[in-house]
Amino acid sequence: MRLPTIRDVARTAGVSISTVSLVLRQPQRVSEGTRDRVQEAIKSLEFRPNGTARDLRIRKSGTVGVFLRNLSGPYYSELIGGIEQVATDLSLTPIICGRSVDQEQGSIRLLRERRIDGAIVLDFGISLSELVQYSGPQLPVVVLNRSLPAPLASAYITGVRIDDDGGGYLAGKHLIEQGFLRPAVITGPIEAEASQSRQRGFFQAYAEHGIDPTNVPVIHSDFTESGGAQAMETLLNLGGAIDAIFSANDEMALGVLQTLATYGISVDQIAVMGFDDIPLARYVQPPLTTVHQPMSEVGATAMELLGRAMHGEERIPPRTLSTSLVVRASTPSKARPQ
Amino acid sequence: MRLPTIRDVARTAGVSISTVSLVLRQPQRVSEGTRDRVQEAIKSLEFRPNGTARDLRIRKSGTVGVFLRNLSGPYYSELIGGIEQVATDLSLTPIICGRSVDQEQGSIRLLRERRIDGAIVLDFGISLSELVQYSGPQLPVVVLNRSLPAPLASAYITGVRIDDDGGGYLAGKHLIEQGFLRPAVITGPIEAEASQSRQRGFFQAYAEHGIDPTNVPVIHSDFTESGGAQAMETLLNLGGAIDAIFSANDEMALGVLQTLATYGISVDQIAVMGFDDIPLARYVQPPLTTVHQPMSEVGATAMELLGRAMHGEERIPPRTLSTSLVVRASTPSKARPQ
DNA sequence: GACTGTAATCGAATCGTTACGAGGAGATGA
DNA sequence: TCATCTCCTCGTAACGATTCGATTACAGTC
Repeated sequence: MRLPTIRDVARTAGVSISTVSLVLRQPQRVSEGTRDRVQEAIKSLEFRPNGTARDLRIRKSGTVGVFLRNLSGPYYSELIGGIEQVATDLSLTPIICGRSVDQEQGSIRLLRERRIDGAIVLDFGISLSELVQYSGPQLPVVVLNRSLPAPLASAYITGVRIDDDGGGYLAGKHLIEQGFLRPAVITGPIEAEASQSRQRGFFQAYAEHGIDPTNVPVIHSDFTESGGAQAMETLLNLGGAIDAIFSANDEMALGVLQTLATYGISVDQIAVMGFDDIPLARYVQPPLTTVHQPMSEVGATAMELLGRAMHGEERIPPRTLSTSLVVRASTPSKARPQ
Repeated sequence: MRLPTIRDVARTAGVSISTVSLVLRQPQRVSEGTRDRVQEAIKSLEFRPNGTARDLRIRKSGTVGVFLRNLSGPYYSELIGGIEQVATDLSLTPIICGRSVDQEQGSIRLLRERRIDGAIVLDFGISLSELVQYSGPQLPVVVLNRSLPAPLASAYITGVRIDDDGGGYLAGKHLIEQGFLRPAVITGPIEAEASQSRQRGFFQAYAEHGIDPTNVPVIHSDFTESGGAQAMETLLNLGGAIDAIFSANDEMALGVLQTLATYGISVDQIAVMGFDDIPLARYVQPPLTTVHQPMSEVGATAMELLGRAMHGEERIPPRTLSTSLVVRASTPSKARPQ
């Protein structure tokens, strides 16, 4: 018992395969009588065209892949929302792929085997050289939150990122204005460029204010809540006199708040700043001051660039979107000026 | 300039197409010399097999679709985590599809056009009759959080759901034990079975305790935070003497807490319970008492059942997973007994 | 030396569509 | 009446892989 094919439809409608195909694609080009007969046959057989065969023939799938590191995390919801909105306008179906644990047969094979027409890649487990290899005129790629080498390695790769440097700078400036002059930094893994940039911008703000950033303690963590909590412990055990924490993302900042709470330290003693502005940031106690990333806009922009690339545009210049400061209660102004 | 095909590889290696294919699939069955030559040709041409062609021929894609209503919401992260874990073991690639705004060309076409080998469906915008139509031995479906008609409409559909009735009952019992005897309920849209069941279980607990649930005010809302806030306003304006709110999900409960806060009403006066145990529930002030759904387990179970169905097992009985109570600060015990 | 068995390789059909060029039937105009 | 033009419809060759039965080469056996 096989599913009916276009051939079966043709037979029961008493027409040729080509005519059925034409009814499927451009009904107005078929005479009314024939069209009705074919459509009836389609209905009675419950025929549904085989997408794979179609894809093979027209060398397109109408599908773009979105590659994320992990699908969890509030971080991605908005991003995907932005992508979906634009994708709908372009008549494209985005499919979200989680991390490829296994290089050989993880979701990355959708990319390698050209089962998709375009890709938006956030997962930084997929290297740029890999992407250069897989990308091409038939499969352009938009990379998120990565710096791209100045002369693009491939004419079919571009990127969208947020201004991490600028965001870090905003954070630094805010803490300085609030009177915190002895900050510490909790950053992400070394290979995460984003947190590097955030730290750089942060340091620049302090440097401009005449404070040498080389004395600022820096702990490398892993972007998770528990990682942040642990990093804060480490900082406390170090025993330096710090009055503020800049965490390279919100999740770690949550961990920091927890550790501070268990030690009975309030944000008047040690202020806390995050980065990302995840939904939770508004809800924790105290609400977290942070740097807002326009994730939805990032998604929409990425999809827009991808759409253009899929229409043949080459060497599209990368975009950088700017961040904004969101002041909440975790960075209260220091009462007595020094 | 076309991408190289298996034919090109065959030509440069001086062998037949079949041999190249054999090298690709079962290298050990090809003599060493030939194998080396072919592999070298593959490398030099940067040949990558076309997945679509392969799919067409072997009538499989190694891909399962996961259909969610919207990708946002903390709710789904864990679910997807559970699915991915099991999928990896089964050598399957899950792809996540957002809501199909447009029936004709949204992500649902992956289902209709059989571009996937199986589906896990949460999006309740996809009707059961549609699923019955699309499902089959080559494309089984697992439905999440829906009640299925007793004799399954299709041998290739099964389901995983949580015990909403039981969860509602747990909530009711807890509120009763804490001394809240005048509750109100904020529930979801009528078509959402889950919230109906939760309400039913909740009522049962009160009925067993001798309180007639028909007097309990019920407001239908939309599962969103703002919807919950508004529903709470409505309840307050109604002016009845209520001492507790049972919200059919956590997000609405957050809205309830907000409204109560703006009116200066504490949870000692009106207690609040949610349902789902989203990550945020732990962080709001006061932390929200709620009913925990084992989402990760739901995902893993769904994927497990789907895997079995894809191996040919028919009429797999649906599963129901149980919930558990998570007591936090939003339902303090009523000090003075009546 | 003829026969059998095995391993390596190949040719051709097939999966289910799309799309191009050609053919046939009427209609139109000279 | 014949040539020309439309409008429908059809046959057939792709698309790029897999797969099965056939063929060849060569070693081993009696």
